Amino acid sequence: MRKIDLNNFQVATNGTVRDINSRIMLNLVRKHQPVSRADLMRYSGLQRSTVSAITEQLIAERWLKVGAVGNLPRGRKPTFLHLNTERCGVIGVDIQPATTTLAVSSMGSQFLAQESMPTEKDPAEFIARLIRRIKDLMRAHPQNSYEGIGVSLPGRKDLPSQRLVFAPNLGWPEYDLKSRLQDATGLPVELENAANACALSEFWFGHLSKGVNNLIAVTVSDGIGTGIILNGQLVRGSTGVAGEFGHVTQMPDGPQCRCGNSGCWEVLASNAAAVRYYTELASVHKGEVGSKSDMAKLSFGDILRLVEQNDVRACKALDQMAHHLGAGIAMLVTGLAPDVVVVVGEVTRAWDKVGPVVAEVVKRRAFTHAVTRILPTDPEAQPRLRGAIVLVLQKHFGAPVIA
Amino acid sequence: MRKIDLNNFQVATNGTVRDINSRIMLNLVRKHQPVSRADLMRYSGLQRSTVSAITEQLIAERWLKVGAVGNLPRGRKPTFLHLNTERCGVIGVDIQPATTTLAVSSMGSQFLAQESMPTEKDPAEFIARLIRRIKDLMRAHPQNSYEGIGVSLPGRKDLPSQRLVFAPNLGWPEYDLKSRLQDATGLPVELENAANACALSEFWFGHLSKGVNNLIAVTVSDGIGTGIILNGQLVRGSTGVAGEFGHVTQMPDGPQCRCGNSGCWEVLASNAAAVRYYTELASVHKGEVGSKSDMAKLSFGDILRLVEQNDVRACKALDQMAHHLGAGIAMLVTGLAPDVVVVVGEVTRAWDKVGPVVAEVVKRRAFTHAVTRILPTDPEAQPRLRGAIVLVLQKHFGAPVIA
DNA sequence: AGGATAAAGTTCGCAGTACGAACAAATTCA
DNA sequence: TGAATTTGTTCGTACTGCGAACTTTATCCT
Repeated sequence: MRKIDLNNFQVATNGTVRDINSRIMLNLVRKHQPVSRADLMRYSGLQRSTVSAITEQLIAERWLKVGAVGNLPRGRKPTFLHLNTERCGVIGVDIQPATTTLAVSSMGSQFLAQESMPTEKDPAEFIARLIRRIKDLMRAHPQNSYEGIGVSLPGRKDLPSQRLVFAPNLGWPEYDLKSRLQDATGLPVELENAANACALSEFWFGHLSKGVNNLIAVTVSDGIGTGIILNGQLVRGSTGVAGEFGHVTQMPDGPQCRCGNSGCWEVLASNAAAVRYYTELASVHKGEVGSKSDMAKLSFGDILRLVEQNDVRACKALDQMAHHLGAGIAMLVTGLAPDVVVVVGEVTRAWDKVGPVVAEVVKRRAFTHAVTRILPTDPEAQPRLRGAIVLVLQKHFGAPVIA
Repeated sequence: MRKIDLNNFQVATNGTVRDINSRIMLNLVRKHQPVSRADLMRYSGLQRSTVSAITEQLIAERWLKVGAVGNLPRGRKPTFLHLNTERCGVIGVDIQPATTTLAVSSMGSQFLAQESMPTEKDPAEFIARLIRRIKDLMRAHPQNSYEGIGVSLPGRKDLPSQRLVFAPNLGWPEYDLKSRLQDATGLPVELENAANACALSEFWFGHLSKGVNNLIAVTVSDGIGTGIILNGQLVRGSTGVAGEFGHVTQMPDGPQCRCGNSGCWEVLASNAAAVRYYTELASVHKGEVGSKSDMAKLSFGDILRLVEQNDVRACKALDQMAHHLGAGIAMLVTGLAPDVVVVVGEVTRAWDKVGPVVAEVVKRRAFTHAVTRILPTDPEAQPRLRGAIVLVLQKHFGAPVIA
């Protein structure tokens, strides 16, 4: 039960009732389509007449469309309803330190087109180029309307001002990306941290079992990010910066982290950590110092390749990384008892090796009565990009803001 | 924005609108009382006529009562409205390992009576006694109605079954406390973990500044518990067991914890930890082994007394405890970016010494852009007991469950 | 004194909504 | 051909908030 925030509440009007019920209807169609009005009546518990009225309105607004006629053993045949995926398009943008990917998606979140471009060091120049690409994409894929632009960022936005305030990997200063994009395209723009986007993507599109309301996404790359969904909604914290569990101290006298502290989770369990473990193991083994410079060029992808070839040192390094990954996830499981933890990143490619280690460490270290599933994501699913699209679709499919 | 949970949703009816608006009204009166209908119109943004209709209904239902007539420089004088605190009573129960406190509260959460009784090892026998005490209290303080019984527990309840499943400090087995109390008294019963109760108490009654929607309560006694409120509501996790941050590993090869792991936050920062630090410091200093048995009798209260007398070793022990308390709070601040962290427990009595250390550690270790305030609670406020009462009042003052 | 002004609170018709019963439509089966 | 069954629509009712007009109760100014 939520406390009503008297500094920011919304009274109900007559229209509120329809708003609530038509969103429920939209979600029921999304889940069960193709579906008849009679079934919607049964799923929702609303009256037949009410379902008719709501669907009529949604069809008029082009959210739904009528489809084929179904078959039943007896009685009048039902007419099926579907989401009208052609109703509108959504632009998703996934900004990463090196590459930016942008995509046009239909309302049903099918990608219609997708392309990439290099991310630049100068935000102003980059945004100008991005805007041109977005406009070209929209021209190339004309839709009845575009609902908005969702952007996944390797950084943080300030909640009240919506400005990008922290993006160390991009090297950008504080920048008002949102207004810039909005003014140039005339579309509503939603920014979100990449880990949060991944969490949203899995929460809305993941093949999860029934009744998942608490989900944490752990993104593993050169750093570690966490996107936290509790009670069915994203946790953004006081100024939108919640989710920096990657910088929680796990080993007080561990290696130095770029954040200034030592022994952060991300310094122990990120891709960079695996590379470091490999380097350490190699130099110890060879007893050489000169070899270190060769190692400097190693990437995490190289480690994974070596693991595939059953390289002992690479396997050991990956094992160490997996151990620390598990330790951090144990913290999340102990503290927040989510239904699901999804792991995002290249590391999932070696999940047959990493998964068991993580599971074992979590089982041993997590103190909980909950049964949390730990799942790797399918890298093909492009969680950041899909999450960016959820940012826009959420406005129509999410629960209305009440009281 | 919340995703609609299709496994557990609620459609809106005409009555939903009134439900939403009258709860808003109730909260506005609670905040601004005494307040006129005209002011409520301005606070809420509803029409004058709507405010009149809603207040009329709330007065008829005895939630509100009309009070004195106000004064204005011009025009008709307003009639003030108040919460009708005599409308109903609430029973709050705070079960702790040694002592159980129970209280009768008015709707305005004023304690009308309060008494204590020993907590027993056998739950069945204890509950029988508790029920007698509750019935006596209700007889001694007749109210128009009793709205329910809220119970704060040093343990965990399973969310689906609502059974008490984990209470190591009580030594009780799994037990269906809720049904037992409910059947005996005929009143609705709400159970909640003690740390969660503290969080609720501070969230609803604390003297916080505007717009706090994310709050974490850290209870420090022989263990450490955390009650987490994010997005304005309690985080219970998948089966109601969220909040065990006390058992997150902070020092992988630290002292053994009763949970089976080593170096848990609570084994480093609880009252018991301070006693252990003192004992260690003392034995190192004296170089004696025999003194340890004397030390075994020391309580945390003794440490606090010694600190007041500026005992060097006690101060050092408390300082160590404060350091670790800060480290754990830094984890919470980094990961969840709450607006406020409230600390509950005897340790707040020495907050002039502990607070600065905690603040320093959090400042140094927490990686965040949020400004989280760390506040000690007033022990006089009886947060567990007040939180138990919130459990019942919440049902009427909380936001309605929609979609 | 008496009218103008101002503010609080009430009344009433309207529009939007869900409900629920009755009805129309479409189909199968005996 | 008609009964049974299921889908979908129509229509009157009740509830709700809106908004304008109205009543009530004050003070201020002429």
